[in-house]
Amino acid sequence: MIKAITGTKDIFPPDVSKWHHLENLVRDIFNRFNYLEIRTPVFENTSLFARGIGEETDIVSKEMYTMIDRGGTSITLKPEMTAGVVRAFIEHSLGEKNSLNKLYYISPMFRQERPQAGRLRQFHQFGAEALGSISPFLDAEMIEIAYSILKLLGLKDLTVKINSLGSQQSKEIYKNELRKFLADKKDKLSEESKNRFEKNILRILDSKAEQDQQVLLNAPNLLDFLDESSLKDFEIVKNYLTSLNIPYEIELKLVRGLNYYTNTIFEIISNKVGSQSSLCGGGRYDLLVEELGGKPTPGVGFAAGMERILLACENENSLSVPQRQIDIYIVRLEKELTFKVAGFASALRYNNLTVDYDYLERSVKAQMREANRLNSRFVIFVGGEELNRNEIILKNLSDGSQINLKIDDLSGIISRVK
RNA sequence: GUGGGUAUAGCUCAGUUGGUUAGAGCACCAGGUUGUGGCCCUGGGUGUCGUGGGUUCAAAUCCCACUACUCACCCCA
Repeated sequence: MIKAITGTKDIFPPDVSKWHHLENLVRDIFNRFNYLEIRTPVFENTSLFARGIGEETDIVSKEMYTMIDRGGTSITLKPEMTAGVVRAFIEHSLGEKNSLNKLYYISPMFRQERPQAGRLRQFHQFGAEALGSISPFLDAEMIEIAYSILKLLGLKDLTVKINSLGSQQSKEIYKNELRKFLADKKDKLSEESKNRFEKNILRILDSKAEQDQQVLLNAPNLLDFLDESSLKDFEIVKNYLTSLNIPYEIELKLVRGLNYYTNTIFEIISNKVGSQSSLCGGGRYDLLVEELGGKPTPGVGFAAGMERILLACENENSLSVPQRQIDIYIVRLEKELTFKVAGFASALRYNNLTVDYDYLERSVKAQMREANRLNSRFVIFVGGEELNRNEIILKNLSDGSQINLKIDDLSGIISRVK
């Protein structure tokens, strides 16, 4: 048997409605904040991600689906969206058309990691990128949007964590201080953190290993290195969140895996989804556009993991999906009437009714059982004496009542069903 | 990439110290008097016991390998 690729999932009818619900909510909220949708290709030149995300990050160095196409080009399935959006922004000079571009997306992403609860190789994210302004109000707005969506899904057990990495310069100064601080304690760090010391020293801060946290006890504090404008912006973000009644925690050890972040970074965590608890993460990236060859343009964005969000909804039992109904199931009383029934169904469908009938030549009893299983509101019987008089029987399945109507009296049928 | 756990029907699972033809509930199909559902009753098993080896008179059951799934590390949404 051919099976789905490891880490990919099929999504079937009853569950798809949860996805629709989430997607509709996402579109609705982004629309209210006046973000417009952008769609970019699922694959890009590998070099885009290498430059945009950072060669030394795990995503780029060991998790990308990279292949050589028949023309010899190295292409990669997108592991995240920001690089693609920024590429499109630069390529099509969006900055020239609008001084501020507020964009959102809903899209599959691909990373070849070992699957786990809340972690798949093909997964889906929604998210946003605002390109063209340094305003910290946009930073806060990102958190507000993500938080609103999660709240409107009925999620309760959420924690918003924020931090500021400062400007590129202060970030570099801090990294040097941290390197100095850790230099003589290196052998006390976990194996992973020894590695991080060379590759991505900030990530030692959020290590889960107890021994690492012991070593870090008197480590220099990131916030002490922020310059004045970073501090001021961080204050605005905090004050704005407070004014919106969005609870947050300042998490001094929050750093993020992607290299391009500066100043505000944030994450929203659910305590209900196992170890992959981060539902949403993002931050400001004022240097990325220039890094990828565009005019210097500040940006801020976030991405949210849709599988994780739905998992949290599942675990908090916060999404109630209404049972599907159809309007009419047509029961054929004699087998040779299928042509008549099909045409009748078609006429009703053109009038915006959801209509189905039997394609398996089953008995009347079996057809009735099917109508019941489909949760049909009405049944129409076609055939017999009534048909000789050009009539059908319309039966209301909820109370069992039924009346005869002329077969060409569509408006009579429709008014009773609607 | 590293660890732990699991694998029997479409689903959830039972299957004793190895012993006839591998089971239950749900789901599914048919029927319960001409053409009417849900509830009920009757009948129907729909299976490569994950795969491949090994031990044995005999393996779903014991051993080995592999694969898949799953949880955690890692990573991140």
